[in-house]
Amino acid sequence: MKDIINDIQIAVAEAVKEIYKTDIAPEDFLVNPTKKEHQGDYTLVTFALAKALRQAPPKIAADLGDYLATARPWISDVEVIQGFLNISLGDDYWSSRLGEMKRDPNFWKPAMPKEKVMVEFSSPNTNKPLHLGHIRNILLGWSVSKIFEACGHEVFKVQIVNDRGIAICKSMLAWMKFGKDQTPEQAGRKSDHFVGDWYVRFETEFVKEYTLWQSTDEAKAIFEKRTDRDLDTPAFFKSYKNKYFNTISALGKEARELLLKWEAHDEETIALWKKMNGWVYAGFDETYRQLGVDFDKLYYESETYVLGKGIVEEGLQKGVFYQKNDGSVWVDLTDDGLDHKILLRSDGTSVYMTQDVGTAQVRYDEFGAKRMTYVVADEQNYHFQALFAIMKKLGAPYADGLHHLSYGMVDLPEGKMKSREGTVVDADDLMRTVIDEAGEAAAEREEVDDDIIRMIGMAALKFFIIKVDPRKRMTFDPKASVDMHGQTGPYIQNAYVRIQSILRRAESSDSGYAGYVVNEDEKLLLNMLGQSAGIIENAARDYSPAVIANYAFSLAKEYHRYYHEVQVLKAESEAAKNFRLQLIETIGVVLKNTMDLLGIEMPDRM
RNA sequence: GGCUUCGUAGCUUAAUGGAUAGAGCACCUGACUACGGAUCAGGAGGUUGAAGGUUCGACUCCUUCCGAAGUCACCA
Repeated sequence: MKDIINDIQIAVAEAVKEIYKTDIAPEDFLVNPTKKEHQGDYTLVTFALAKALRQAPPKIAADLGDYLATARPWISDVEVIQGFLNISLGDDYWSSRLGEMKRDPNFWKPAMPKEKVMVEFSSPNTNKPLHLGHIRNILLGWSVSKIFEACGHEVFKVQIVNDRGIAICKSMLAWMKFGKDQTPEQAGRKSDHFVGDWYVRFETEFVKEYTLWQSTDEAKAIFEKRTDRDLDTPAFFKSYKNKYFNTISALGKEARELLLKWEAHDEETIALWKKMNGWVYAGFDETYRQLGVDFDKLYYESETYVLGKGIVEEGLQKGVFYQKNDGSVWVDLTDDGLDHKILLRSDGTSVYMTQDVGTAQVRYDEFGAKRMTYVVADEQNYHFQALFAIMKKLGAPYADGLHHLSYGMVDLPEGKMKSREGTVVDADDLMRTVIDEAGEAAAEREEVDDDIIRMIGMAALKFFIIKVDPRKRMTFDPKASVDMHGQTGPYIQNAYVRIQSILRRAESSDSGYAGYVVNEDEKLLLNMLGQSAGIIENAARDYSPAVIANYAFSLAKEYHRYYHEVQVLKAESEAAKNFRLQLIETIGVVLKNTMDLLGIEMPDRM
């Protein structure tokens, strides 16, 4: 179904051809909904046409207005204000729009050429449970996937799990030393949190060890030899911590030895590693289930970290990369405004970039998606710029389809959220909190079942996060996130619930609404419903679910207003009642479908 | 220092280069014998960080500056 603006644009283009004998494309000029303070439904902005037609904008508006008002029966009235042509549409046109939406169940979404699209999101580490930052990531990734699906694409949702390295070894070591073969069940702890607890325990023990060491003669000697004389004792030991871990620490040594054993495929170590990661995955699955998301394929760094070496060798042969005397392999990205980037260390081992190059290729081989979106925080902007530049240099057929959906950090009101500062907001805790809050709000009303309370709480949380433009850093206000009034998920759910409540009470009637004169509020609503497909297209183009969140909110707001303005079941005529029932049902369809793109469920009652 | 992103009401934010910058929260007034008040109507609150420039028209584009964040590892 074409939207109204498109209809008008075509009519205008035809009028231009008729009057000025000039060809102009319908999308080369602007048609907007008319501002409330002016007469009319849609406004043609004629300034863009002025150059091509070599006429003054008001003249163009007048000419086109005269022509359209007589030649197009569905245009009932026109008015010229300076360079703006305000166009009013006839009643028949408006009510026929509603019928078209009824007939086409897909009217709300765009029809685009099908493409294969891959979206990578979440991508956690296995040593800690998911937190607020992951939630933003996951909601964005999930929503973008749903949006692409709505556009008609075939979407593959993947995540890459960082399951290797020193971090998980710390958890393993702490568990071996202090865990006494305990299991999550015995500890009564969600299994990913259980593993995270051992990571924290390791850090605690390490800090204890480090603090004790600081009063030894060895430490004092090192402090005296410091190069930066400005550092006082606490500042020096803060900066020395990493060095201490890698050189002197007994715990550090044990952890590094464990990593070496893992790399040597030591049987016992691998078994423990599998056991602990298994606990983590079971915990993650539960969190994902509560968030309402899933994946088509998981990649593990323990498998992918060896990838890419072959491609780098090839690139070296082709002269895309170069080798330094020490044997390390580099790429020169200065043409792209970047620096030189290393791809293979002098000992021949791979770096992060090598792995990403390899993983991209493997995924392309597996899925054949020429578009891949990486949902990763903006601290990695530079990395992805470099990665995409490298893929282009290598001539990968999918290089132009690579996209980094970069999003800003989530701040807490107190300051930056970092796990080491202990202000991390745990994903499971957060979800529990918002659902509890929804339960309390519901208790003041009437009893509602747990599933609906869950939907309401999750809607509050998800909408709060997703309504913000991904690029922007956002401040997470715990109090505002559980708010159910105003610009929130529950507000939109409430609009839907009101619609369903009316529809439940309505007796079916087939008498139709022929001859019904659509009022201004209804025109506005029909207009908004017609925009749905275009909005989704924009959201896909900009990789921005926030666009849809804002649209759904506006539509719900307009509906709430309408609800107070008119009676549906006790409408002034049978035609009015039928028209309005049809209208609000359609609003309900669009609300439910657009909110689904954000991963938000719509209850029938609340 | 180079590069990237962001700066809009007290707070959180919206606005393909189009008409008088639109909302929500908080604050103040009103509207329930209800198609569900998790709602609605109204009030107050803005030099869109600053200054130039381009344009018929700039929150939007360009330049310079100010402020915030990130990044510029043989870390991931």
